[in-house]
Amino acid sequence: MGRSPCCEKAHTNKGAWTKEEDQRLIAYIKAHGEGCWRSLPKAAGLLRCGKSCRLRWMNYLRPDLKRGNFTDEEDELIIKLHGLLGNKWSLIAGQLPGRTDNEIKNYWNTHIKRKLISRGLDPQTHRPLSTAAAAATATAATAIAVATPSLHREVTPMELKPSTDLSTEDCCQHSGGTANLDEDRCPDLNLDLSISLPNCSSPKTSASSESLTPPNAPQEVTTPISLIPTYSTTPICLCYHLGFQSKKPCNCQTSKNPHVFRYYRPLEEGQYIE
DNA sequence: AACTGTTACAACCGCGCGGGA
DNA sequence: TTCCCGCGCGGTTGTAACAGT
Repeated sequence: MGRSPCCEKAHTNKGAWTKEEDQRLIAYIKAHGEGCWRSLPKAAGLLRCGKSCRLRWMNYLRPDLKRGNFTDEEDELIIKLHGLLGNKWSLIAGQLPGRTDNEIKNYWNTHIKRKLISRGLDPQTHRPLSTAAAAATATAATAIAVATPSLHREVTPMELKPSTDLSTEDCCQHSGGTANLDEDRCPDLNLDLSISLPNCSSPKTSASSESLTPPNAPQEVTTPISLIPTYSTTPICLCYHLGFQSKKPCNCQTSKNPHVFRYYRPLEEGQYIE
């Protein structure tokens, strides 16, 4: 049942890597480059799973990795990006040269979480830790809002996935994903769920913006109404906004609908894409 | 010195996605 | 269109190192 194992576990080493294994891996990648992780262990003479090799290389052996403590600037950047993206560690890592997603994830769990709590902030929502009464009020307010989806609620810049598979898991960050957790994390998540098409006649955007949403793009009319967040301003790809495009190709467009992005951020009033 | 509890982080696991056959 | 494979991601676990008693 399920998928076949990624490697033959009986003949693979597990646990900590030895110096010799590291050397073999480094030497192989220097000679042949990255890629083909599945076949790499055999070719490199390693008794390791390909995934394990990839992880070791990505998180520990890569020459461009920055070791050592995180600076205060990095701390703040991580907090900021986490507020925008949630637990998208790879996206966050993309903004911190020399840092890996695993490293940031660990650092978040061991340091920053505590730091935020000590500041009186909820590390998941980045909002002030509320009293039980305030939480109850928020829950009640959310319940009302959910019951009346056309009410206008303020959009937080947290990740939104306005595609048809906007599951609770995806919306509120893989924390076990139930609607209730959703609400816990985004108590006043402000989605305008009314039936409307994205505002295509909003303030002129530059060519780059237009290339993201071609003027003759087919209108999205088949997506279930309740799952389409709409914006008072033109939505742009959040990756683009954060500058990820300059580093690597943005792949946050969903394949099923090239005009739908995994992460959205509305343009602020008077803001245009350069 | 010995034991126990805590912290930090490397590594593993399972799942989803995209591309190719 | 469907299936399979490889890759990458996020969550979790294991354990070494450290601190406190």
